[in-house]
Amino acid sequence: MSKEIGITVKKNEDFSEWYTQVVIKAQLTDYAPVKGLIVLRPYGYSIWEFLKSSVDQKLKATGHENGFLPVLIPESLLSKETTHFAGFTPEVFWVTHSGDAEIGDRLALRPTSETLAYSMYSKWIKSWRDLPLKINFWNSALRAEIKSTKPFLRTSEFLWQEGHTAHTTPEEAESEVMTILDIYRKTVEEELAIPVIVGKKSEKEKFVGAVYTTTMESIMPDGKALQMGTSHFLGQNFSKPFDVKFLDKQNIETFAWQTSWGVSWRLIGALIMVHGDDKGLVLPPRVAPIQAVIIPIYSSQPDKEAVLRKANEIKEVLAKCGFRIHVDSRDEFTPGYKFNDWEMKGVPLRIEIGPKDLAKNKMVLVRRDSLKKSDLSFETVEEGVAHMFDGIQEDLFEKAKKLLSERTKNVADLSQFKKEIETGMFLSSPWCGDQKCEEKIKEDTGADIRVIPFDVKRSNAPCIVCGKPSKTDAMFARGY
RNA sequence: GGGACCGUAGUCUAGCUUGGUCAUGAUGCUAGCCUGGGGUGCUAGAGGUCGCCGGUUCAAGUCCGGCCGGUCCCA
Repeated sequence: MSKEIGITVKKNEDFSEWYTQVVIKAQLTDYAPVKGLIVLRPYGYSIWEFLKSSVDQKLKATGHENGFLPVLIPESLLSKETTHFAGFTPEVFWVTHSGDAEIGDRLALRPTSETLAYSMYSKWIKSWRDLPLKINFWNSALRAEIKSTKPFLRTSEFLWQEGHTAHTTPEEAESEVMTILDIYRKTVEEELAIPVIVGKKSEKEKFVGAVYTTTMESIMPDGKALQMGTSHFLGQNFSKPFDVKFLDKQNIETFAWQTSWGVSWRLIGALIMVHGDDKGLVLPPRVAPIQAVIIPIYSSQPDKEAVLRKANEIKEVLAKCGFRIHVDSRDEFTPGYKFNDWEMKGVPLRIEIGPKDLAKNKMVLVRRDSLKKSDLSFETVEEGVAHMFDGIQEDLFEKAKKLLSERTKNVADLSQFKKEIETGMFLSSPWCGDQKCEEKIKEDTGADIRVIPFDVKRSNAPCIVCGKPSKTDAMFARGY
């Protein structure tokens, strides 16, 4: 019938349009009245909550606490660290009035909170005994996106967490940077089933104001790289202008060593792009708001009663195991309609129960990822479904790993590089370390250095641009 | 940063070139029936400042300008 309610384009034919349709039609989000802003609908927010709780638990387990920072930052504070300010100022929203009265020191809607947090930290930190200070903030950040906005990937306001820590030594701070990156990697790989490459950003691509930035990157099915999360070593770059200092054990006044780090709802965008298919969203069981939907099938009234009773009974059994189960007992839709509807929403597992099944004492399971059908006896529901979820989670991860490895290639020759980058590849190439070569590549091909992997395999070939001896191999790609 | 396109009930859409009973159709929604293992069928009903503001005109969904919002492509 009407195709308009489903996804009308194929993922590999019109990727952008496909993405836009999926986020809207699966009811994750909708456009707000102001350009570049989106509304999270309950289904989308629910996914964010799973992500949030996964990260939050890991942060708390490693000694972090949550706090809250206000959204307004006075310009005088924001501009204290000059390179940082210069980096962010083009996309800052300013509050200039309260009522009709003009505000003297205009207020920024936070693009990120380093400056505000550290002005507070300087008050709170006096002694080495006050360190380490490790606070995380769940909030939103605002960065004006003038053009090409896209739900979850590029919006003028986004949900994220930003962590800010202060330490007595650089070693301790650098170890914190890695702890966080590892928490991020685990969350993305284990919950979202998306493999990432971890490493450092180049000088050009690092966070403005940081000493260095570590990152995790992944490749999307359209061949563009996506930055999935970053963890920065700030050194004393902020502690000096913001006067975050303490007396150490030798009674010497010392500036603190700092880190900051964040992941945003952009991860939801990655989730959609990596796992989705022509029918819509495909959610890994660990982050699916509804893990299995039970579709009762009946025609006669007695059948209906028996089937619904069984459906609810199965739901209860599974709910007791901690699974999130929904019985779709809507009477106004046919089973076929419901199948399509829940497939669009990416529910990992569908359970069909009808009169035929009751007679045989079993139910039909259909996996969202593979659409493969199988039978499951009522007696072994818990183990059967749990096993199914594990299988789906694992298969999605394996499939995504395959995508990443297919899209990754070592290239040492510039003309081959140019050819490969056109096909949407993630290329590992030798690089002399000079920013000029990095800029040249960007100019000629549109590709950035996305990440210099920690486990980089040196090709020892000459720099792909200038031909001088290379310092390292770096991963290049066009990015979001 | 450069370019192309779009905006008409919840959704998709006809009409715009050539201004004048043109607000079209479908889907969705509500009620009642029918049906139900892959987007079911019938009957009745509700639903519109044609994105906003201004201009041209006797007359604007239609022509012109500005604004707002959205999509895609390239850097």
